[in-house]
Amino acid sequence: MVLEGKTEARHNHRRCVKQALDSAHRVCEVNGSRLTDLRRRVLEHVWRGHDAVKAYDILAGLGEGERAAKPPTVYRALHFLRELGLVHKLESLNAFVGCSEPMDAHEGWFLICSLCGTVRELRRPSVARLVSESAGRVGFRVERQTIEIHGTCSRCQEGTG
Amino acid sequence: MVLEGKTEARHNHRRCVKQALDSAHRVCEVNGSRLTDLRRRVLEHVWRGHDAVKAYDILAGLGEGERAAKPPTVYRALHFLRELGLVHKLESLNAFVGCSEPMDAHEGWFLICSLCGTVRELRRPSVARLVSESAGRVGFRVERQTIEIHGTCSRCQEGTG
DNA sequence: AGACGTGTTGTTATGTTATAACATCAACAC
DNA sequence: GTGTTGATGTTATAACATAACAACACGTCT
Repeated sequence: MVLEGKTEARHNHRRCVKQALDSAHRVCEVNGSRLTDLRRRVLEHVWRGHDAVKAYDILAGLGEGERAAKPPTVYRALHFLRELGLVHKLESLNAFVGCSEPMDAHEGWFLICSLCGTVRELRRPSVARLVSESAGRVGFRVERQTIEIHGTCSRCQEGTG
Repeated sequence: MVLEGKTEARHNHRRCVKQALDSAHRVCEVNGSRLTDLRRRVLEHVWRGHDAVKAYDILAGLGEGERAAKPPTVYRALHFLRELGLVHKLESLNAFVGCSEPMDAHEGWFLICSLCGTVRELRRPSVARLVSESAGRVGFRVERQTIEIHGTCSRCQEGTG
């Protein structure tokens, strides 16, 4: 979705990846979980850019031909990473995106650009709060929120104008 | 998910179905679209209750053995119904639910009970507005919102207490 | 070292969700 | 009744995901 070049154009993405991996190491340490080689590689694939990544793309990235990985391998690693908050699933895309701030528990929500595919996670709590409030008004107790907003990011709007 | 009996216990569901079909006829008339026999049957299956319905369950409901329907049949009908706002897709469930007020264009959002499966659509515009506002603050232009809240509905909370 | 337990990964098979592409059919207009 | 259009049927396959069991790696206890 996002061209590598596009993503690279405005920032040094290697820093994003490094930060993500550092976070991952820290989170695992705290939780007593193991960031194995496989899991790290999957996380790196998720962080290939700022767009959402398909499970089967990760799969393809893990090895080819004889030594190709099988789906459960990827889905297990993604499951592990999601549990630790290192990766989120975007339900409306059947795809996965890295979380830049896995440490603070949060009800994240997502802005997804239809043009370049870039996903931006927002943590503005007012939305989560308003949702919980509105739900509460009809007696509903909220456990999990899936909020995914599709539209056009600022950069792509510039291009169009 | 929802037992038929459970749904029936507190209201006459036939009224809901009738209202949905009436709406559908009206919407189609307005749009110059045809509510064919197939489409009507699919819509009826979607309205078998107030929980979300899987495409392949509808498929199974349409016929068995020799004359079994094939997937495209159902997905096409669902596509048609969604375009008219008669049916919504719940991305977090890969399932479909009928819309009780298809006439007024709206950014609906959904409360999904994890226990009984009942889906309730809310149209409180404050949430949609706040989301658009928050998005706008980072230069993002909203086109489509997917807001699906999982939790426990009031009736199921009573049962638990 | 060897035996054990636990968690991770590999492997096979299959289940579930969804669409592409083309054939046929039904309804209407002329 | 012929042509046009939209709806449905049919075949095949793509895309997404998990169950179940086998093998392996690693720590630990003796």
